[in-house]
Amino acid sequence: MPRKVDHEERRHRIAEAVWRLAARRGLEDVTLRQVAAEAGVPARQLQYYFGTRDHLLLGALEILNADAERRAAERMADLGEEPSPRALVRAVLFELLPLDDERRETQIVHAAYFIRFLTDPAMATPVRDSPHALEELVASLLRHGQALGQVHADLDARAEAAFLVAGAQGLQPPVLLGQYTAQHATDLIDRQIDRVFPGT
Amino acid sequence: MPRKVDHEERRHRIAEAVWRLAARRGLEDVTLRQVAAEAGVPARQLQYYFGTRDHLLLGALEILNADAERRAAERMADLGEEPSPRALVRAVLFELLPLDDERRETQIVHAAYFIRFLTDPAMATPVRDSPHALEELVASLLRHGQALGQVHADLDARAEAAFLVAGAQGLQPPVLLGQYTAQHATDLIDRQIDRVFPGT
DNA sequence: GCTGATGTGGTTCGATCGTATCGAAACGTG
DNA sequence: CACGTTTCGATACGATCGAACCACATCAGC
Repeated sequence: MPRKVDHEERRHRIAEAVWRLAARRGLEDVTLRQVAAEAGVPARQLQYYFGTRDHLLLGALEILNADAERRAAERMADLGEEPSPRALVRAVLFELLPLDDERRETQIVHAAYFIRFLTDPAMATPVRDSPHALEELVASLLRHGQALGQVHADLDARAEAAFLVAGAQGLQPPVLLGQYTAQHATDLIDRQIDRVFPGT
Repeated sequence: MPRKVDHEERRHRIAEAVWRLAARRGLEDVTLRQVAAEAGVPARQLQYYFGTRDHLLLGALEILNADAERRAAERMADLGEEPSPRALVRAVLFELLPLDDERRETQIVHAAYFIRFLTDPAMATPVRDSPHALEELVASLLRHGQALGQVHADLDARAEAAFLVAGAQGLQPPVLLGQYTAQHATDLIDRQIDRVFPGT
Protein backbone atom coordinates (compact mmCIF):
# COMPACT_ATOMS: atom_id res chain seq x y z
CA MET A 1 0.00 0.00 0.00
CA PRO A 2 1.18 3.59 -0.67
CA ARG A 3 2.25 6.11 1.93
CA LYS A 4 -0.21 6.14 4.81
CA VAL A 5 1.31 9.25 6.35
CA ASP A 6 -0.10 11.69 3.87
CA HIS A 7 -3.48 10.11 4.28
CA GLU A 8 -3.90 11.27 7.85
CA GLU A 9 -2.26 14.60 7.22
CA ARG A 10 -4.55 15.41 4.35
CA ARG A 11 -7.62 14.26 6.16
CA HIS A 12 -6.63 16.51 9.03
CA ARG A 13 -5.98 19.43 6.75
CA ILE A 14 -9.38 19.01 5.11
CA ALA A 15 -11.08 18.55 8.48
CA GLU A 16 -9.64 21.85 9.67
CA ALA A 17 -11.20 23.58 6.70
CA VAL A 18 -14.54 22.01 7.61
CA TRP A 19 -14.26 23.31 11.18
CA ARG A 20 -13.43 26.81 10.07
CA LEU A 21 -16.35 26.98 7.69
CA ALA A 22 -18.77 25.34 10.11
CA ALA A 23 -17.74 27.68 12.90
CA ARG A 24 -18.02 30.73 10.71
CA ARG A 25 -21.37 30.21 9.02
CA GLY A 26 -22.78 26.86 10.06
CA LEU A 27 -23.10 23.58 8.27
CA GLU A 28 -24.99 25.19 5.40
CA ASP A 29 -21.80 26.71 4.11
CA VAL A 30 -19.79 23.52 4.41
CA THR A 31 -20.06 22.66 0.73
CA LEU A 32 -17.56 20.46 -1.00
CA ARG A 33 -16.36 23.34 -3.14
CA GLN A 34 -16.00 25.76 -0.24
CA VAL A 35 -14.15 23.22 1.86
CA ALA A 36 -11.83 22.51 -1.05
CA ALA A 37 -11.10 26.20 -1.52
CA GLU A 38 -10.58 26.71 2.22
CA ALA A 39 -8.24 23.75 2.46
CA GLY A 40 -6.44 24.67 -0.75
CA VAL A 41 -6.98 21.30 -2.38
CA PRO A 42 -8.97 20.25 -5.42
CA ALA A 43 -12.54 19.28 -4.65
CA ARG A 44 -11.87 15.84 -5.94
CA GLN A 45 -9.69 15.08 -2.91
CA LEU A 46 -12.58 15.45 -0.53
CA GLN A 47 -14.39 12.76 -2.44
CA TYR A 48 -11.41 10.49 -2.34
CA TYR A 49 -10.55 10.90 1.35
CA PHE A 50 -14.04 11.10 2.80
CA GLY A 51 -16.52 10.01 0.18
CA THR A 52 -19.87 11.71 0.42
CA ARG A 53 -20.55 14.99 2.14
CA ASP A 54 -22.13 13.23 5.12
CA HIS A 55 -19.02 11.15 5.59
CA LEU A 56 -16.96 14.30 5.37
CA LEU A 57 -18.98 15.96 8.11
CA LEU A 58 -18.79 12.87 10.28
CA GLY A 59 -15.08 12.37 9.70
CA ALA A 60 -14.27 16.01 10.42
CA LEU A 61 -16.21 15.76 13.66
CA GLU A 62 -14.38 12.64 14.75
CA ILE A 63 -11.02 14.24 14.08
CA LEU A 64 -12.11 17.34 15.98
CA ASN A 65 -13.18 15.31 18.98
CA ALA A 66 -9.99 13.32 18.98
CA ASP A 67 -7.92 16.52 18.94
CA ALA A 68 -10.00 18.13 21.66
CA GLU A 69 -9.78 15.07 23.86
CA ARG A 70 -6.04 14.92 23.43
CA ARG A 71 -5.63 18.58 24.36
CA ALA A 72 -7.90 18.14 27.38
CA ALA A 73 -5.84 15.22 28.57
CA GLU A 74 -2.69 17.32 28.18
CA ARG A 75 -4.12 20.11 30.30
CA MET A 76 -5.07 17.59 32.97
CA ALA A 77 -1.56 16.23 32.94
CA ASP A 78 -0.21 19.76 33.36
CA LEU A 79 -1.83 19.93 36.79
CA GLY A 80 1.13 18.06 38.24
CA GLU A 81 1.79 14.79 39.93
CA GLU A 82 -0.93 14.47 42.51
CA PRO A 83 -3.58 17.11 41.77
CA SER A 84 -6.26 17.78 44.39
CA PRO A 85 -9.86 16.79 43.62
CA ARG A 86 -10.72 20.45 43.71
CA ALA A 87 -8.14 21.36 41.07
CA LEU A 88 -9.28 18.48 38.89
CA VAL A 89 -12.94 19.45 39.11
CA ARG A 90 -11.96 22.99 38.21
CA ALA A 91 -9.96 21.82 35.22
CA VAL A 92 -12.74 19.55 34.00
CA LEU A 93 -15.34 22.29 34.19
CA PHE A 94 -13.04 24.81 32.52
CA GLU A 95 -12.68 22.39 29.66
CA LEU A 96 -16.29 23.20 28.84
CA LEU A 97 -15.64 26.92 28.48
CA PRO A 98 -14.18 28.62 25.40
CA LEU A 99 -11.06 29.78 27.19
CA ASP A 100 -8.81 29.60 24.14
CA ASP A 101 -9.25 29.55 20.39
CA GLU A 102 -9.18 25.78 20.18
CA ARG A 103 -11.85 25.19 22.77
CA ARG A 104 -13.84 28.03 21.28
CA GLU A 105 -13.74 26.53 17.81
CA THR A 106 -14.50 23.05 19.11
CA GLN A 107 -17.55 24.24 20.97
CA ILE A 108 -18.85 26.36 18.11
CA VAL A 109 -18.48 23.46 15.72
CA HIS A 110 -20.34 21.24 18.15
CA ALA A 111 -23.10 23.83 18.24
CA ALA A 112 -23.23 23.79 14.45
CA TYR A 113 -23.58 20.01 14.48
CA PHE A 114 -26.07 19.90 17.31
CA ILE A 115 -29.21 19.59 15.20
CA ARG A 116 -27.65 16.68 13.40
CA PHE A 117 -27.02 14.98 16.70
CA LEU A 118 -30.74 15.05 17.39
CA THR A 119 -31.76 13.15 14.29
CA ASP A 120 -28.72 11.41 12.85
CA PRO A 121 -27.71 8.62 15.22
CA ALA A 122 -24.38 8.11 13.47
CA MET A 123 -23.41 11.71 14.15
CA ALA A 124 -24.47 11.52 17.75
CA THR A 125 -22.39 8.57 18.87
CA PRO A 126 -19.14 10.51 19.36
CA VAL A 127 -20.89 12.97 21.66
CA ARG A 128 -23.63 10.89 23.21
CA ASP A 129 -21.32 9.31 25.76
CA SER A 130 -19.04 12.17 26.71
CA PRO A 131 -21.26 14.29 28.99
CA HIS A 132 -22.28 11.29 31.01
CA ALA A 133 -18.62 10.47 31.37
CA LEU A 134 -17.81 13.99 32.51
CA GLU A 135 -20.55 13.89 35.08
CA GLU A 136 -19.32 10.58 36.42
CA LEU A 137 -15.78 11.89 36.57
CA VAL A 138 -16.77 14.96 38.56
CA ALA A 139 -18.96 12.85 40.83
CA SER A 140 -16.10 10.53 41.63
CA LEU A 141 -13.85 13.50 42.33
CA LEU A 142 -16.45 14.92 44.71
CA ARG A 143 -16.67 11.58 46.49
CA HIS A 144 -12.91 11.59 46.73
CA GLY A 145 -13.15 15.06 48.25
CA GLN A 146 -15.67 13.74 50.75
CA ALA A 147 -13.30 11.00 51.77
CA LEU A 148 -10.65 13.66 52.35
CA GLY A 149 -13.04 15.79 54.39
CA GLN A 150 -12.94 18.62 51.88
CA VAL A 151 -16.56 18.19 50.82
CA HIS A 152 -19.59 17.93 53.08
CA ALA A 153 -20.44 14.28 53.58
CA ASP A 154 -24.19 14.77 53.15
CA LEU A 155 -23.82 16.28 49.72
CA ASP A 156 -25.20 14.20 46.85
CA ALA A 157 -22.08 13.89 44.71
CA ARG A 158 -23.92 12.60 41.65
CA ALA A 159 -26.52 15.36 41.57
CA GLU A 160 -24.05 18.09 42.41
CA ALA A 161 -21.66 16.91 39.73
CA ALA A 162 -24.44 16.87 37.14
CA PHE A 163 -25.44 20.41 37.94
CA LEU A 164 -21.88 21.69 37.94
CA VAL A 165 -21.31 20.20 34.50
CA ALA A 166 -24.61 21.60 33.28
CA GLY A 167 -23.73 25.00 34.68
CA ALA A 168 -20.41 25.08 32.91
CA GLN A 169 -22.04 23.94 29.70
CA GLY A 170 -24.72 26.56 30.11
CA LEU A 171 -22.11 29.29 30.47
CA GLN A 172 -20.82 28.43 27.03
CA PRO A 173 -23.39 30.31 24.92
CA PRO A 174 -23.23 33.64 26.76
CA VAL A 175 -19.45 33.61 26.60
CA LEU A 176 -19.45 32.73 22.91
CA LEU A 177 -22.00 35.46 22.25
CA GLY A 178 -19.90 37.98 24.13
CA GLN A 179 -22.51 38.54 26.83
CA TYR A 180 -20.21 37.21 29.51
CA THR A 181 -16.46 37.60 29.60
CA ALA A 182 -14.47 34.44 30.08
CA GLN A 183 -13.33 35.96 33.36
CA HIS A 184 -16.90 36.30 34.55
CA ALA A 185 -17.69 32.70 33.64
CA THR A 186 -14.66 31.31 35.45
CA ASP A 187 -15.51 33.46 38.48
CA LEU A 188 -18.99 31.98 38.59
CA ILE A 189 -17.60 28.46 38.44
CA ASP A 190 -14.95 29.20 41.05
CA ARG A 191 -17.68 30.47 43.32
CA GLN A 192 -19.57 27.19 43.01
CA ILE A 193 -16.38 25.25 43.60
CA ASP A 194 -15.76 27.30 46.73
CA ARG A 195 -19.20 26.29 47.93
CA VAL A 196 -18.67 22.60 47.23
CA PHE A 197 -15.11 22.56 48.60
CA PRO A 198 -15.51 24.85 51.61
CA GLY A 199 -12.56 23.38 53.45
CA THR A 200 -9.80 24.33 50.98
CA MET B 1 -55.74 48.48 2.25
CA PRO B 2 -56.77 44.81 1.93
CA ARG B 3 -57.29 42.39 4.77
CA LYS B 4 -54.57 42.65 7.37
CA VAL B 5 -55.82 39.63 9.26
CA ASP B 6 -54.65 37.08 6.77
CA HIS B 7 -51.28 38.73 6.70
CA GLU B 8 -50.43 37.75 10.25
CA GLU B 9 -52.10 34.39 9.98
CA ARG B 10 -50.20 33.48 6.87
CA ARG B 11 -46.92 34.69 8.23
CA HIS B 12 -47.52 32.57 11.28
CA ARG B 13 -48.44 29.55 9.23
CA ILE B 14 -45.29 29.93 7.15
CA ALA B 15 -43.18 30.53 10.24
CA GLU B 16 -44.41 27.28 11.74
CA ALA B 17 -43.22 25.44 8.67
CA VAL B 18 -39.81 27.05 9.08
CA TRP B 19 -39.63 25.90 12.69
CA ARG B 20 -40.57 22.35 11.87
CA LEU B 21 -37.97 22.09 9.14
CA ALA B 22 -35.28 23.84 11.16
CA ALA B 23 -35.95 21.62 14.16
CA ARG B 24 -35.90 18.49 12.08
CA ARG B 25 -32.81 18.94 9.97
CA GLY B 26 -31.27 22.34 10.66
CA LEU B 27 -31.23 25.54 8.70
CA GLU B 28 -29.69 23.83 5.68
CA ASP B 29 -33.03 22.23 4.88
CA VAL B 30 -34.99 25.42 5.29
CA THR B 31 -35.19 26.12 1.58
CA LEU B 32 -37.95 28.23 0.13
CA ARG B 33 -39.40 25.32 -1.76
CA GLN B 34 -39.35 22.98 1.22
CA VAL B 35 -40.93 25.57 3.46
CA ALA B 36 -43.63 26.16 0.89
CA ALA B 37 -44.35 22.46 0.65
CA GLU B 38 -44.39 22.08 4.44
CA ALA B 39 -46.71 25.04 4.87
CA GLY B 40 -48.89 23.97 1.98
CA VAL B 41 -48.64 27.27 0.15
CA PRO B 42 -47.08 28.20 -3.20
CA ALA B 43 -43.46 29.19 -2.92
CA ARG B 44 -44.27 32.60 -4.27
CA GLN B 45 -46.05 33.51 -1.02
CA LEU B 46 -42.88 33.23 0.98
CA GLN B 47 -41.36 35.85 -1.25
CA TYR B 48 -44.34 38.08 -0.85
CA TYR B 49 -44.69 37.83 2.91
CA PHE B 50 -41.05 37.72 3.91
CA GLY B 51 -38.93 38.72 0.92
CA THR B 52 -35.56 37.05 0.86
CA ARG B 53 -34.61 33.84 2.62
CA ASP B 54 -32.69 35.76 5.28
CA HIS B 55 -35.75 37.83 6.07
CA LEU B 56 -37.78 34.66 6.25
CA LEU B 57 -35.41 33.14 8.77
CA LEU B 58 -35.33 36.31 10.81
CA GLY B 59 -39.09 36.77 10.67
CA ALA B 60 -39.78 33.17 11.64
CA LEU B 61 -37.44 33.57 14.60
CA GLU B 62 -39.16 36.73 15.78
CA ILE B 63 -42.57 35.09 15.60
CA LEU B 64 -41.23 32.07 17.49
CA ASN B 65 -39.80 34.24 20.24
CA ALA B 66 -43.00 36.24 20.56
CA ASP B 67 -45.02 33.04 20.92
CA ALA B 68 -42.62 31.56 23.43
CA GLU B 69 -42.58 34.72 25.49
CA ARG B 70 -46.37 34.86 25.54
CA ARG B 71 -46.62 31.25 26.67
CA ALA B 72 -44.01 31.82 29.35
CA ALA B 73 -45.93 34.82 30.66
CA GLU B 74 -49.08 32.69 30.76
CA ARG B 75 -47.39 29.99 32.80
CA MET B 76 -46.13 32.62 35.22
CA ALA B 77 -49.64 34.00 35.56
CA ASP B 78 -50.90 30.50 36.31
CA LEU B 79 -48.86 30.47 39.50
CA GLY B 80 -51.63 32.42 41.21
CA GLU B 81 -52.09 35.76 42.85
CA GLU B 82 -49.06 36.20 45.04
CA PRO B 83 -46.53 33.52 44.09
CA SER B 84 -43.53 32.98 46.37
CA PRO B 85 -40.06 33.92 45.13
CA ARG B 86 -39.18 30.28 45.28
CA ALA B 87 -42.05 29.24 43.03
CA LEU B 88 -41.20 32.01 40.60
CA VAL B 89 -37.55 31.04 40.40
CA ARG B 90 -38.61 27.47 39.78
CA ALA B 91 -40.97 28.51 37.02
CA VAL B 92 -38.37 30.73 35.36
CA LEU B 93 -35.76 27.97 35.35
CA PHE B 94 -38.23 25.38 34.11
CA GLU B 95 -38.97 27.68 31.20
CA LEU B 96 -35.47 26.84 29.96
CA LEU B 97 -36.14 23.10 29.86
CA PRO B 98 -37.97 21.26 27.05
CA LEU B 99 -40.84 20.19 29.28
CA ASP B 100 -43.44 20.24 26.53
CA ASP B 101 -43.47 20.11 22.75
CA GLU B 102 -43.57 23.89 22.38
CA ARG B 103 -40.59 24.56 24.60
CA ARG B 104 -38.81 21.66 23.00
CA GLU B 105 -39.34 22.99 19.50
CA THR B 106 -38.43 26.53 20.53
CA GLN B 107 -35.16 25.41 22.04
CA ILE B 108 -34.23 23.17 19.14
CA VAL B 109 -34.89 25.96 16.69
CA HIS B 110 -32.75 28.29 18.77
CA ALA B 111 -30.00 25.72 18.62
CA ALA B 112 -30.35 25.57 14.86
CA TYR B 113 -30.03 29.36 14.66
CA PHE B 114 -27.18 29.59 17.16
CA ILE B 115 -24.33 29.80 14.67
CA ARG B 116 -26.12 32.65 12.95
CA PHE B 117 -26.33 34.49 16.23
CA LEU B 118 -22.56 34.44 16.45
CA THR B 119 -21.96 36.22 13.16
CA ASP B 120 -25.18 37.87 12.06
CA PRO B 121 -25.91 40.76 14.43
CA ALA B 122 -29.44 41.22 13.07
CA MET B 123 -30.29 37.64 14.00
CA ALA B 124 -28.79 37.97 17.43
CA THR B 125 -30.73 40.98 18.69
CA PRO B 126 -33.89 39.06 19.66
CA VAL B 127 -31.86 36.70 21.82
CA ARG B 128 -28.96 38.83 22.93
CA ASP B 129 -30.92 40.54 25.69
CA SER B 130 -33.03 37.70 27.04
CA PRO B 131 -30.55 35.72 29.13
CA HIS B 132 -29.30 38.80 30.84
CA ALA B 133 -32.91 39.67 31.61
CA LEU B 134 -33.54 36.18 33.01
CA GLU B 135 -30.50 36.40 35.21
CA GLU B 136 -31.56 39.79 36.56
CA LEU B 137 -35.06 38.48 37.19
CA VAL B 138 -33.82 35.50 39.18
CA ALA B 139 -31.38 37.71 41.06
CA SER B 140 -34.13 40.09 42.13
CA LEU B 141 -36.25 37.13 43.21
CA LEU B 142 -33.38 35.82 45.32
CA ARG B 143 -32.95 39.25 46.91
CA HIS B 144 -36.66 39.24 47.62
CA GLY B 145 -36.23 35.86 49.24
CA GLN B 146 -33.41 37.28 51.33
CA ALA B 147 -35.67 40.08 52.53
CA LEU B 148 -38.21 37.43 53.55
CA GLY B 149 -35.57 35.41 55.37
CA GLN B 150 -35.97 32.45 53.01
CA VAL B 151 -32.51 32.84 51.50
CA HIS B 152 -29.22 33.18 53.34
CA ALA B 153 -28.33 36.85 53.57
CA ASP B 154 -24.67 36.33 52.73
CA LEU B 155 -25.45 34.66 49.41
CA ASP B 156 -24.43 36.59 46.32
CA ALA B 157 -27.79 36.84 44.57
CA ARG B 158 -26.34 37.97 41.25
CA ALA B 159 -23.76 35.21 40.97
CA GLU B 160 -26.10 32.51 42.22
CA ALA B 161 -28.81 33.59 39.80
CA ALA B 162 -26.37 33.52 36.89
CA PHE B 163 -25.28 30.00 37.71
CA LEU B 164 -28.81 28.74 38.22
CA VAL B 165 -29.79 30.07 34.81
CA ALA B 166 -26.66 28.61 33.25
CA GLY B 167 -27.35 25.26 34.91
CA ALA B 168 -30.87 25.13 33.56
CA GLN B 169 -29.65 26.10 30.12
CA GLY B 170 -26.92 23.50 30.33
CA LEU B 171 -29.46 20.80 31.12
CA GLN B 172 -31.18 21.52 27.83
CA PRO B 173 -28.87 19.53 25.51
CA PRO B 174 -28.79 16.28 27.51
CA VAL B 175 -32.57 16.33 27.83
CA LEU B 176 -33.02 17.04 24.12
CA LEU B 177 -30.59 14.27 23.27
CA GLY B 178 -32.42 11.85 25.52
CA GLN B 179 -29.50 11.40 27.88
CA TYR B 180 -31.46 12.85 30.78
CA THR B 181 -35.16 12.47 31.35
CA ALA B 182 -37.10 15.67 31.93
CA GLN B 183 -37.80 14.30 35.40
CA HIS B 184 -34.13 14.00 36.14
CA ALA B 185 -33.46 17.56 34.98
CA THR B 186 -36.24 19.03 37.08
CA ASP B 187 -35.01 17.03 40.06
CA LEU B 188 -31.56 18.50 39.68
CA ILE B 189 -32.97 22.02 39.54
CA ASP B 190 -35.27 21.39 42.49
CA ARG B 191 -32.27 20.22 44.46
CA GLN B 192 -30.46 23.48 43.78
CA ILE B 193 -33.56 25.45 44.67
CA ASP B 194 -33.79 23.53 47.94
CA ARG B 195 -30.24 24.58 48.65
CA VAL B 196 -30.85 28.25 47.87
CA PHE B 197 -34.21 28.38 49.68
CA PRO B 198 -33.43 26.21 52.71
CA GLY B 199 -36.17 27.75 54.84
CA THR B 200 -39.17 26.66 52.75
C1' DG C 1 8.54 -4.11 -18.82
C1' DC C 2 4.04 -5.18 -17.83
C1' DT C 3 0.06 -4.97 -14.75
C1' DG C 4 -3.06 -3.76 -11.27
C1' DA C 5 -3.98 -1.11 -7.25
C1' DT C 6 -3.82 3.49 -5.43
C1' DG C 7 -3.99 8.35 -5.71
C1' DT C 8 -5.03 12.77 -8.28
C1' DG C 9 -6.82 16.43 -11.15
C1' DG C 10 -10.25 18.27 -14.25
C1' DT C 11 -14.72 18.13 -16.00
C1' DT C 12 -19.48 17.12 -16.45
C1' DC C 13 -24.34 16.03 -15.08
C1' DG C 14 -28.89 16.48 -13.36
C1' DA C 15 -31.02 18.57 -9.51
C1' DT C 16 -31.97 22.23 -6.70
C1' DC C 17 -31.01 26.56 -4.92
C1' DG C 18 -32.64 31.86 -4.22
C1' DT C 19 -34.55 35.30 -6.69
C1' DA C 20 -36.59 38.11 -10.50
C1' DT C 21 -40.29 38.78 -13.58
C1' DC C 22 -44.74 38.98 -15.74
C1' DG C 23 -49.65 38.76 -15.89
C1' DA C 24 -53.91 38.01 -13.87
C1' DA C 25 -57.12 37.58 -9.99
C1' DA C 26 -59.02 39.80 -5.77
C1' DC C 27 -60.58 43.67 -3.39
C1' DG C 28 -61.32 48.31 -1.22
C1' DT C 29 -62.46 52.96 -2.82
C1' DG C 30 -64.06 56.61 -5.72
C1' DC D 1 -68.84 50.28 -12.39
C1' DA D 2 -64.15 51.39 -13.05
C1' DC D 3 -59.66 52.00 -11.19
C1' DG D 4 -55.41 51.28 -8.59
C1' DT D 5 -53.40 48.70 -5.19
C1' DT D 6 -52.64 44.40 -3.15
C1' DT D 7 -52.13 39.58 -3.55
C1' DC D 8 -50.75 35.60 -5.81
C1' DG D 9 -49.69 31.85 -9.36
C1' DA D 10 -46.54 30.27 -12.86
C1' DT D 11 -42.43 30.41 -14.93
C1' DA D 12 -37.68 31.44 -15.97
C1' DC D 13 -32.80 32.38 -14.98
C1' DG D 14 -28.17 32.09 -13.54
C1' DA D 15 -25.65 30.05 -9.91
C1' DT D 16 -24.28 26.38 -7.21
C1' DC D 17 -24.96 22.09 -5.22
C1' DG D 18 -23.30 16.81 -4.47
C1' DA D 19 -21.77 13.22 -6.99
C1' DA D 20 -20.16 10.69 -10.95
C1' DC D 21 -17.00 10.18 -14.48
C1' DC D 22 -12.66 9.91 -17.04
C1' DA D 23 -7.80 10.32 -18.15
C1' DC D 24 -3.43 10.17 -16.04
C1' DA D 25 0.21 9.76 -12.97
C1' DT D 26 2.79 6.83 -9.46
C1' DC D 27 4.63 2.71 -7.71
C1' DA D 28 4.94 -2.25 -5.88
C1' DG D 29 5.21 -6.97 -7.27
C1' DC D 30 5.82 -10.37 -10.79
